[in-house]
Amino acid sequence: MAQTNGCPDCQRINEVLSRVGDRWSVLIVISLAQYGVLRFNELKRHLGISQRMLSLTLREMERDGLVSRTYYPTIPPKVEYALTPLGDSFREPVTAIGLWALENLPNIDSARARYDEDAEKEPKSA
Amino acid sequence: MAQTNGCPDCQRINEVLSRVGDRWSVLIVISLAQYGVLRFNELKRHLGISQRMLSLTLREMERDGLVSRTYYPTIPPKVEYALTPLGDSFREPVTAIGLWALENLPNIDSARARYDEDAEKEPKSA
DNA sequence: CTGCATCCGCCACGATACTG
DNA sequence: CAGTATCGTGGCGGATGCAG
Repeated sequence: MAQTNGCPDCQRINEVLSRVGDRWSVLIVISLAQYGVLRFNELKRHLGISQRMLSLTLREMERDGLVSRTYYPTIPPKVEYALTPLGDSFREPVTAIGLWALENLPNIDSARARYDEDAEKEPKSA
Repeated sequence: MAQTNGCPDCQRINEVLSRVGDRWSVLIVISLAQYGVLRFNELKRHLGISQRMLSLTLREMERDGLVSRTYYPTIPPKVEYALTPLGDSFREPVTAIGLWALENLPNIDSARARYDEDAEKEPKSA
């Protein structure tokens, strides 16, 4: 285990991140923010996520009060998911991350290419 | 793999998140943002992370151009890590998430408690 | 002190099949 | 369509040992 943790903030941030910081939660928030309301399979297709993870993630998010679940007991069942106010407030920082990600992917890629090239050229010598 | 992913944005965001979205990267960014420059063991102690993960994460982050590594070939070796401009730009959205997290942890907790209580009361009946 | 390599447990996640 | 249950695997992440 890891201890000697001298940074309580890190612990708490870590805690929250392990709750809502996973990639699927983030993508679900983004999707719902874009479309407002989505059905189970719409989300599934949109995100390219397995049913299992989608189901689990949605339940956790519902539990955490980030999304609302509306079940229509029709013959072909229909369930709609949407952001709650809390989820909507989460949308803002998440969007910031998303935008940063989209903007800086090229930077990361080029930094990587550079790093790899250098590493290849200088495996030893000066 | 599984997809039929109809959302290219999700793919790209996903991609970036799998690069810099892990918990250790985030915490390292936060730490470096706070202290400016930190040595290997300082980070290790501060975060409560194993050497292995710290080493791996730092190398990845250096590769991705998020942190800079300065090696002093003194007799007791000394290595300093700091944020690059790219890493620093990442700090902003990360901080936004961090703040939101700290503010809304109580909300999530209470939402959870409510959810769990309801689920306990209605495991079956109407 | 800084770091890499190895071994290994653990669980997160995906694939599949089944129910309502 | 929406979801659960089961199983198998990859890899995350910790512990240890070694090297410069």
